[in-house]
Order: sequence, then C-alpha cells, then structure tokens
Amino acid sequence: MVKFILDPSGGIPFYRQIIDQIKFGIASGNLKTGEQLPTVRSLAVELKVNLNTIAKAYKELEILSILDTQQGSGTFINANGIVLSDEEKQGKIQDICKEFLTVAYTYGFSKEEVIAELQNNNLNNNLNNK
Amino acid sequence: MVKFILDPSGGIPFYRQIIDQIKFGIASGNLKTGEQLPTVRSLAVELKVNLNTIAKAYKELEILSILDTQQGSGTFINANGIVLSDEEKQGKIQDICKEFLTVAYTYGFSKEEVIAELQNNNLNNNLNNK
DNA sequence: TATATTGTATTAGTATTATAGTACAAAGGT
DNA sequence: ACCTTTGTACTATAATACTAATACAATATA
Repeated sequence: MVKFILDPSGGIPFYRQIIDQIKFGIASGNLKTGEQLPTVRSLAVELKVNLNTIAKAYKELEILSILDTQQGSGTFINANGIVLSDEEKQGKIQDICKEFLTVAYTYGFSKEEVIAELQNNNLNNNLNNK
Repeated sequence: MVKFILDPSGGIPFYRQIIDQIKFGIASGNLKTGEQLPTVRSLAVELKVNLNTIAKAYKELEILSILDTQQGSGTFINANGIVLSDEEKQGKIQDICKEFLTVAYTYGFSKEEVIAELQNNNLNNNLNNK
C-alpha cells in the first residue's frame, strides 16, 4: 500500500510521478507481489486528474511487465521473476549495470567507490513476496 | 577523441544522442580530462544539424559540470573532481546509487546480484586523466 | 586593433507529449 | 441476464520540446 502524491511544480508529468512512486514502492517493499493497486478511477479522483493519466502510468508499467492488469478486475503488482526468462533477466541486469557504470564513471566515481556505496545503502526490498 | 554519429530513426533527439555519446566517451576513456570537443559549428556541419542543437547538448553537460566551455576558445572535458566539493560528490554518489537500486529491485534483482554483475563488467574508464 | 573563431541569445515553426472528455468493452457479482 | 466495476480507445486541445535561422557577444590571434 502506497500513498500517492502529485507535485504540480517541478515539471515532471503526473503519469511519470505515478510510475516512479510505484517503482519505488516495489523497490522499498511497500508494494508486494500480487498486491492490487487503486483503480484508475479511484486514483484519478483522489489525485484530481483524468483517469487516462493513471491508465497511462499503469500501461507503461504493464509493458515493462512490472504490473499485470485485467479489464474488469484491476491492476496488480506482477510476480516479475515469472514473466522474464533467464536470458531476458541476464540481458536486463547487464543493461542496467552498464548504464549505471557509465553514469558513475562520467561523474568521476570508480567501480570500487560505487560498490562500497551500494553495500552501504539501506534501501531494502525485503518485504517483497518473492 | 570520439566519432559522433546521429541516428534519425529511433526517436531519440539529436542533442540527447550527442550527450549520451560524450558521457559514454568519458566513461570508456575515449575522452580524456581537458580534451577539447569539436566546436559547435564544425560538429553541426559534420552531423548536418543546426549549431544550436550541438550547443544544447554541450550546455546540458556544462550544467552538470561534465563540460567546461568558454566563449571564444571552445568546449572541454572538465576535471570533474575539481569542481564538485566532497559534500556534492557524496550526495551525488548516494543519489545515483539509490536510483540504481530502485531500478534493480523493481526488476527483481538483489543487491548481491547487481554487485556481482558490476564486478564482472569490463566497461573501464582507466584511460581517464584523473 | 582588426578580424576570425568561439559560444550565446532570440525567435519561430513544427512535432511530440501530456492531459482531459467521453464513449466503448471486458470481467465480476448479484 | 443484468448491472456494476474495471480497464481501453478515440478524439481534441494545450503545453512542451526539438530543431532551425539568424543575430549577438566574448575571446583569441595575426
């Protein structure tokens, strides 16, 4: 369960703020595998935006296999390990690691520095149901 | 020294492709600290775009303290460690690591998995002059 | 100090994106 | 079966982003 909030300043589109909050919710363990998200209508009313704005966020995450949505029943956090094959997982982890190292090196950090910081970081998804 | 290329398909804006290529050039060691980049005019001619498109890329990287530009002389790869204070560096590494872990966890990877993959990755910026 | 070379600023046109309004369609519950 | 609840599709509009044309300003150098 996550409390969604929208910041109209800052120029970040509403639908992207929702995407980011869902991603962070999963990463932090506040959203668990199988958990149902608010319906597009209820969240739209709560956040005072159009339901298509919510639907757009959900849809992008569904394309990424992060959410699982069925018309009539609702939208749920996907059991991500199931839908990605081993090959896809291997490719994905390589992609995100390469991207991350590129950014890190660009800022002048070494591999050792970022690994140390990662080990020190206490963001933890241990509430996740996997 | 880096050979720039633009891919008009794929929908990635030209200025962003240039940004990405500079970032990757630094990360891979092909662009060294202090090295001069092509002038906005010469690169614009070479890539058949307007000089403002190049200038936009350079400017974004200058805001990030990745490039250093002076009217009249040109644009150079910045000695990044010099312009960021220790506090700024510490904040930056925390930011990028938190962002990275969020993405990794969202895809179902553990901290141990991504650290192992990072150690296995051979992207290396050891040609960098720092 | 003139001139060439460098990045910057202003403006405008086009394309894309973000958001909303409204109608549609699928699934579930009664 | 019906009706409610759910997401989806289509359309329109406003805002934003991208690129370009052109003029300006700062620096280097002959």
